[in-house]
Amino acid sequence: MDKRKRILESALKLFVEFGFHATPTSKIAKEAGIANGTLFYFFPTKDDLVIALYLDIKSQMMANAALEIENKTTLKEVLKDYYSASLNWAIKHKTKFRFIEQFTNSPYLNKIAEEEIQAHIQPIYKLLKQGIKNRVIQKLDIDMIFAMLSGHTFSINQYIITKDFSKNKQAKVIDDTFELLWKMLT
Amino acid sequence: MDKRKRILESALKLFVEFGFHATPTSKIAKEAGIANGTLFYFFPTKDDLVIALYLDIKSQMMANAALEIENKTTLKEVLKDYYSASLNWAIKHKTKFRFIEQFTNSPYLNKIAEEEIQAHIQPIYKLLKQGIKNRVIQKLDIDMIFAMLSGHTFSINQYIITKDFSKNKQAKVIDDTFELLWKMLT
DNA sequence: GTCTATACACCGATAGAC
DNA sequence: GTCTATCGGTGTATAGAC
Repeated sequence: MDKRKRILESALKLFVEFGFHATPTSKIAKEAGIANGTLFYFFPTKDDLVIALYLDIKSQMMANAALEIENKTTLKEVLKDYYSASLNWAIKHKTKFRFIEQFTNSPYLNKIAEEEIQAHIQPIYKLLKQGIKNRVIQKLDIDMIFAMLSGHTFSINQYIITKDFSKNKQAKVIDDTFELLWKMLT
Repeated sequence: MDKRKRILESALKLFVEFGFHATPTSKIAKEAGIANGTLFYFFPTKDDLVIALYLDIKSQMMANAALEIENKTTLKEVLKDYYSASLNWAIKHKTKFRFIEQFTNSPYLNKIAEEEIQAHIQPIYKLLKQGIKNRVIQKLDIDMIFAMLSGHTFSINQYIITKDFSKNKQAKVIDDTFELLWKMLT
């Protein structure tokens, strides 16, 4: 039940394994256990499906990170929680992370409105700006700082995923790498 | 003349704009100014073309970075030259960089032998290992350090590309971000 | 809403002349 | 080596019954 959801789940799995175009809608329908035509009842075109999946996962990521920002005092604490939350989410939802990765580095990204992308990263921008103003983060171009933050997060995530660490070790790596990042930015 | 080269160039341009699968071989041939069948004389299948293009660009990247390693004294100097060389190459060859980006984050990557990938990154690994041994770089897992190095390089590159800086400003950003990276790793 | 059946466009790859 | 012509397979999307 909830066939829409089943379609999204099957599409996610197959897209990550074979890529967007190498995955026919017929296979997605089969994997979801529904008829071919039913897919087009929920998503008028294949592109609509791909984009809906992207927006769906992106909003899950945001919801996850937003929760963690509450009730923290220092900027370092807030940023660290944001960092851990992002990494832990990605570790827990590897396939979703891989999809975002693939989507972001494909021409599909151009089909998403710029504002849509901006909305997702705005909370961190605010945090960083505040940090610069309070002289705890280095006075550098905000986009540059953001680039370093996201680049770091992204690559550490890939590092953790490939290594298959224990939960404890994972937590330690997240701690250690955050300290390194913090050292660089302050 | 050299139709093989023309095919690779046209493929590069179209792949980056539309993606691998959304680019038919017929369009590549048309863009290259050759007949449809001629493409398959040089590349038996479309996959062969994609992979040949990847290997071609990768070897260009390696040749570029290798030149810069010679005749340097300290590790910091060597690493900085490697860093600058990589970034300057990517800035100069945006389309090629975008292709590598797209390819690396696609299921195509699985079609490349692991050794092939390893060969490309080995020189940096050697450098980093030496740095750890000599106690100039922090004693951390080498893969973790490599992840931070490449993640940093990658994201700073995207930052520079989106900004459209002057040559001078570009050089300054490269300098500054390397110092930050160095600060983090040592 | 969901299914089956199918239209029809398109693309990768081949055949064969030159 | 390079071209033209074309085939066979496949994939998106629709039509229409239930």
